[in-house]
Amino acid sequence: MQNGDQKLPGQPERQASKAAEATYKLAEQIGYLLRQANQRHVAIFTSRMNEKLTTTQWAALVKLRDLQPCSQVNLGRETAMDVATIKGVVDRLAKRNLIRTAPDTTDARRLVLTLTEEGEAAVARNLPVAHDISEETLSTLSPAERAMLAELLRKIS
Amino acid sequence: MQNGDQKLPGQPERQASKAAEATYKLAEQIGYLLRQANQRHVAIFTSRMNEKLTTTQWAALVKLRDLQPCSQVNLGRETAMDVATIKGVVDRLAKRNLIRTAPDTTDARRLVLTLTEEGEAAVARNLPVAHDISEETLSTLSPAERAMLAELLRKIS
DNA sequence: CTTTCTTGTTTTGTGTACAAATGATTTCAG
DNA sequence: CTGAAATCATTTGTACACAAAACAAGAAAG
Repeated sequence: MQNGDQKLPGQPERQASKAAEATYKLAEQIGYLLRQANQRHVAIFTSRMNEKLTTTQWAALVKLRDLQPCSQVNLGRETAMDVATIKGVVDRLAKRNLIRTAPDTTDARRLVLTLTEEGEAAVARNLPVAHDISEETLSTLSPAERAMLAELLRKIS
Repeated sequence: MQNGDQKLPGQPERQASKAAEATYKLAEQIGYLLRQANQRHVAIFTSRMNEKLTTTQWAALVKLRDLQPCSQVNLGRETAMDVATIKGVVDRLAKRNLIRTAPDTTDARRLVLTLTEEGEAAVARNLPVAHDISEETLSTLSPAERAMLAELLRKIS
């Protein structure tokens, strides 16, 4: 019930506080803008990607095509996924026979991942779709704006 | 990148995908860039926000301060959260006594939300922190770049 | 007034996302 | 060679995120 917030009398207000309170608008915050933009992209992705693939599943498949054979943790690193997250993604893709998992013969810790035939086909089949999804997400921007957005996002990552 | 979309059934593989296959790099896709940038922001938020508040919980609290009294669904709309998502967020905030919920006397469907004293205090106390978090997220950008990024994100939302 | 439409809430189910802890294995330093 | 450190995988727990369905209550139309 109590807030440990009381200030000593006579002590000056926190300098940043007043200004921040006056200016802080949720809809202008970078976190909110990022979340909104991402939401729209995911919505486009979901409605366009015919097979039931999520953005992260697609990322894992595409990246694995380049890296295979590849350990689970390494695929996670390359797709910016936590170990627990990549495990779930891999498990679901393996259950759908898009990915094959096998123990590494030289390093017993590792789980070696490869695309199945079906997985390779799914990637090849959906590359044009994925391209169109990126295109639609950026459809309101000029080529120069697209390049600028990509650069700015990279700069804050 | 042109995929002249003639999808005749029985055609084995789309040949238009050749160009896309050659160009498609995961790390350059807008979805991946958005996800990465958002991840970094959330990491900054989590490490800086002393009280255990998430980005969405913070969004709900800040927005509710402006809108209260306000129905659950409306708060969800204003913070870009799904009905199921906002319910979870509100439930957790109510359990922590930051939000008060009460049935609407004039519309029995509605759940009226208000901030508790503690909730008001938490918002006031953390506004400077939230400001600093946005600042740190954008710290690698010039003022012009920040404005540009915000505008571009809004344009694709 | 009653049928229909709309709105607000809740629940279920699936899928990220990440912190933290555990255990197994490999590598490395002394 | 051996103990310490690093790496890989798994598990647990919490918290979004959203589709879809179910239900109650208000509003609109006839």
